This record gives sequence, C-alpha cells and structure tokens, in this order.
Amino acid sequence: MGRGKLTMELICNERSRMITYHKRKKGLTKKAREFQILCGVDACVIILGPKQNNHPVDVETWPTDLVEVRRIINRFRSEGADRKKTQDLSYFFEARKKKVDDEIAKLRKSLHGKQSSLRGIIV
Amino acid sequence: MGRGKLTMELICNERSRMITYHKRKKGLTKKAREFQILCGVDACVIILGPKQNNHPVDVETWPTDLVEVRRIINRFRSEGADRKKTQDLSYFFEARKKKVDDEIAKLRKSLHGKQSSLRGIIV
DNA sequence: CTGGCTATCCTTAGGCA
DNA sequence: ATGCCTAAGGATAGCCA
Repeated sequence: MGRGKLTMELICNERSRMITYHKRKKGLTKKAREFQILCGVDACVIILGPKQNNHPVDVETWPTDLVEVRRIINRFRSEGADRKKTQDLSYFFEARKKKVDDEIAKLRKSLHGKQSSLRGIIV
Repeated sequence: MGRGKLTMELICNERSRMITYHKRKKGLTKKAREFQILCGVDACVIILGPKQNNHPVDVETWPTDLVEVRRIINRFRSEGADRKKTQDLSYFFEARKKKVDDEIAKLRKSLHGKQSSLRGIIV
C-alpha cells in the first residue's frame, strides 16, 4: 500500500518496521471494532508487540477492556473448544485423558478395601 | 465502502449482515496475518459468530492452529497482565493492597515486643 | 447460498516538517 | 521519536449470474 507495493515478509529495517507496527496495530483494532459493530458479534484481538530494550512488551487488545477480553476468551474456551473438538487433536486427547482420569478416580474410590483384587493391575 | 458509505452501526438486514460478516471476517484475519508477518509479532484474533438456528456458533481464529492461539493467550495472561498493572485499576489496587499487606506483615514481625510504642497507631 | 465484478471508500508506505 | 500528507494499493457493499 501507500507509495509502492509491499512484499509480504518481515520488514528488515527496524525503524520502518516499528512505524508499520504502530500503524497496522491501529488499523487492525479499528477493523475489529467495525466488525463487531456492523455484524453484532464477539471479536477479540490480542497483540503482543516486539520486545524492546528497557521496555516491557507493548500489549494491545480489542476490546480495550480486559474484562471483555477475558469474557470472550472464556466463551471461546467453552464454545470454541466444543465446536472444534473433532477438529483439534490436542483438545480431543485432553478430553479423552480427563475422561480416563475421572474413570480411574472413580474406580479408586469404589475399590477401597478391595486392593487385593487389583494386584498386578496398573491403576 | 464499496458502492456507497456505510454508517457504523449494526446492519439491520440479516442477509446483508451475514454477507458482510463473512467478507469482513476474512478481511480481519488477513490483516492479522499480514501484521504478524510484516512486524514479526504475536497477534491473535478470536471471532465468535452470530448465533444461528440449528447450527453451532461459527468460531474462527487467527492463527487457525488452536495451540498457537492458546500460547498467545497464555503470553497475554502473564505478560499482558503485568504490562497493564499500572493501567488497570483492579490490578493496580491489587498490587497496592499486596504491598501494604506485606509492609504490615513486616512491621508486625519486626515489632514483636515493641507493641507499646504502637499504641494508638493503626497497623 | 456461492462466487465474481467494480465503483468507491479505506488503509497505509514513504516523505517531510 | 511524533505527527500530518498523499499517492497507490487494498478492502468491500451492492449487484448480478
């Protein structure tokens, strides 16, 4: 954009990169805001800026209200994870592991005093 | 944009809203991708679509890899919260309270046997 | 709905003060 | 760094097939 096309790769010149960082950070959050308003949906953007010497990392979010950000993350964690269960392997395995853990816990509980019968069985 | 300006408010017509939803969702994630590549930063977008009858909520993220999304959320939780300590009131007060509590604890400890000198002073 | 098309508006890279 | 300016390229609302 601007005066001349930009190849889609990391901007080498640090000064240009920082300027573009600030400009596009603003543009991205603006788009998120418009998207949310126009379409009436929850949209959340989290930006973790470049590491700078003697500065904490620049953090920017949309919405700016961290309570809102957390709310959307929580919705994502529950509804999003649910939605993607069959697509995302790690979630799948996490869910399966939990199920197995719960089963084991239940067994342990109901088997008090029956330990002998479990000799040689890994529980 | 497009043919004519758009007022920044919820699009009433449901059909138009859905079309715009899909178009802008694509645009937003593209911007996030470009931003990440050009500037070499962690950027994460979470979109929770409109509720539809007989459909689970449409969830879209950038990056599409949920492991990456979680990594960025975790970075945000740790570094982000840290960064905003001085901006976010709840964090600010939490931090201040802790500091005061620590001071009080320290005082109490070092003043064993000197209680009389604190008579009338709230500690 | 799904996928182009395009007139218009928007974003922004590079300059400059 | 900090903030405007502007030309070019990008995004997209409304249409149409």
